[in-house]
Amino acid sequence: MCYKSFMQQGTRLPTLEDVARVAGVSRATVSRVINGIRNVDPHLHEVVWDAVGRTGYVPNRMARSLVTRRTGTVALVVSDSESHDDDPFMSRFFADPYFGRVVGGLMSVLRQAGVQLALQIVGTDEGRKRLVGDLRNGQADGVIVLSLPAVDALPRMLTDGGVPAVMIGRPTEPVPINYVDLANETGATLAAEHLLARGCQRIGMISGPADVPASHDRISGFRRAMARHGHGWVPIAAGNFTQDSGEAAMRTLLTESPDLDGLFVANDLMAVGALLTLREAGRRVPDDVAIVGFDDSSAATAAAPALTTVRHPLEDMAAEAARLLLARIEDPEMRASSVIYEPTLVLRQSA
Amino acid sequence: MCYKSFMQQGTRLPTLEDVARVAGVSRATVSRVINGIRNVDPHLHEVVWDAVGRTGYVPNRMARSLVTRRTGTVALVVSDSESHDDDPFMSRFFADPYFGRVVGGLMSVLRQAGVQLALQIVGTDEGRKRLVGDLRNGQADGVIVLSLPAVDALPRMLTDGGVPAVMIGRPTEPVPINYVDLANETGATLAAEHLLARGCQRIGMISGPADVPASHDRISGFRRAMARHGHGWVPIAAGNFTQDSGEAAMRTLLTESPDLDGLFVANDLMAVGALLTLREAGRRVPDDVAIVGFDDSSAATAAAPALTTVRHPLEDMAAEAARLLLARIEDPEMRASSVIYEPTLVLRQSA
DNA sequence: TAACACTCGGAAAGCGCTCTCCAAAGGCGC
DNA sequence: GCGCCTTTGGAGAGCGCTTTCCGAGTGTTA
Repeated sequence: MCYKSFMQQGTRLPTLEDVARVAGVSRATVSRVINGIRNVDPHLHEVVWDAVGRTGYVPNRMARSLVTRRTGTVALVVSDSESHDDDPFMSRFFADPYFGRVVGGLMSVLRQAGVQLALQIVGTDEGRKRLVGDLRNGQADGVIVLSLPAVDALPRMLTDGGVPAVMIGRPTEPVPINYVDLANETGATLAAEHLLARGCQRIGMISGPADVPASHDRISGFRRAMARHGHGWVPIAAGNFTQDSGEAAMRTLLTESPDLDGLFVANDLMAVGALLTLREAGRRVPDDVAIVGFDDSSAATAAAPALTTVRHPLEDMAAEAARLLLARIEDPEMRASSVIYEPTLVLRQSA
Repeated sequence: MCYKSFMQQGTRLPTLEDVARVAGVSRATVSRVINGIRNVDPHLHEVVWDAVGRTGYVPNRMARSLVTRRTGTVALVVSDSESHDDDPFMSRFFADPYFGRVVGGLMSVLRQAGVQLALQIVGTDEGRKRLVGDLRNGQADGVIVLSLPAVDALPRMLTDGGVPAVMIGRPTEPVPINYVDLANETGATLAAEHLLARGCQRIGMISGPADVPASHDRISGFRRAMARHGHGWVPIAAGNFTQDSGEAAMRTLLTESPDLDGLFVANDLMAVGALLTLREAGRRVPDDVAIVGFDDSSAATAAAPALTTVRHPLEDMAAEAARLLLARIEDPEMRASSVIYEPTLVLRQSA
């Protein structure tokens, strides 16, 4: 029963039992040593670790989870609406810097905690129900929720089921769930006031879908700020956060309000689209029309001219979400709390 | 024992045992019905499903995995080198469209197969060893490997351990492992010939790190193609696939060869950086210098001018990797195979 | 009607681990 | 030297599920 043999693929892997036999103690003792529980005679301690090394033993997580009810896994669930159940949309979603930034932020925290991230997509209510069932069964210790649809039953189902969960972005309807969010209204205000301060007179906006919270807040924040400065009405065209939709929205905005000289776009990707349309239309940025984007994603610096944009500290937010979740998993009594981040304006060339 | 009670968080979840009791049969029968095994009396079949519905039963995956040795999970492991063990690099990696495209491609296949994806990062040899141990223990049914370092022991460890694995991008050293890859040399050739056909006389290249296979192949392919057309020597500056490094590389290239009129960049992100530097230097693209990028990522269409680029069908490749892995998991006897994709040139404004 | 081949459901043995109980051993004061 | 408390290791009962092995019941044929 040597180390080498355990590295070969055919061989049965060593179990606690095997280690116990090699060390000449009982299973229980090996388990205690490995989990560092109670005082075990230092001598035995050493003997056991030696046996572990010799056998090449690796604890079986499945078996351990079965009894401890802990998996060392956190799920990142992307809750999508049924209408988007087809691939193309999801592909676009994953390719969006948004997704990567969230994953990066989460991993920075989870990795150090030795927790792995499992990706889950649910697109139907059936799927949501199954997911919550699996989660309650201990499939994962907790879940980070990225909710895309305007109305989503998932947050409620999760809290009802007692599943530790943290949302990125607030839920549409009030639900006693942990979440981290950005002060979207403030961000929109920042953009509006910058455009105004710059001397723009006819300012428009390209928004996201009006029914998702983040998007809604950016619209209302922008409207409110503009109104405060005497602009009771502003032209708004809606997109869906993709570059293509930004191009299209810019076209409609341009035909509706040809004299535009300032523009706030609800995310950088759409702003890049707008930039393209504008260039096509022969408008110079920022001279003819000044643009402020939103997110400060990689698209902002890649754009020409580089985008002045509202910084959305997604990585930090995701990291905080992970910390919140870990804390909640540790302490089930923890009450729902939320953390709101303040956006800042990043000045570049576009405005 | 009603449905509602099982949805409350305090309550113990129903087990097979509970369902059996409600249905008035044995655990074994319920298990058979649920897994659709053997002929069970249609009547009982119905009774059991009814009991499942009434109790709100969800099978416990952990317990099931423990005995079936199947988890319904595939791991996406990002194998990084120790030197990059700090967060910043990883964050950048996740934000890169590359990562998102791979995840999107994988999920499109895995999702339909009802398999979940677990994200794992390993940065040390210690970590790699633990990972392989966990994997052999059935932590996941198989693994998709994204290997970043120039020399990486992981592929070998995986095959030695008998862990079903598929790499995205060929391994540095020959290892009997499944992989999907792009004909990088061909891609570079496509770029070189397009630049040449366009009439460029002094063509340079911005490459990635010379020691990683994909990058290496793009360099050698480019060099070879240029040599075939009488350009025995081409100026090359290396970056590391980030936009910043592209800007820097462009600057050095510009000082070394100020008369450049054509440029091949090993990925779009760096091409965008090059574009920025070029603009700063007052060179027009494509009039003064024509640029061909690589990847056809979202950065290519976002750039101004939009990038002519070599299309890297990453989503398709990742999807194929997932299919290959699933097949390998189904059939352990399957021998290592690889699929090489042919790149194509996408014409836009930059060249 | 008896013998046989089938079909179908149940009992029970694990999968690999944790952890509660319990017994044995050692240390202490009186 | 004896009883009592503390430390330490082992036995064993599960965690929730699958699956083999059997026995009972049913239908079929000689």
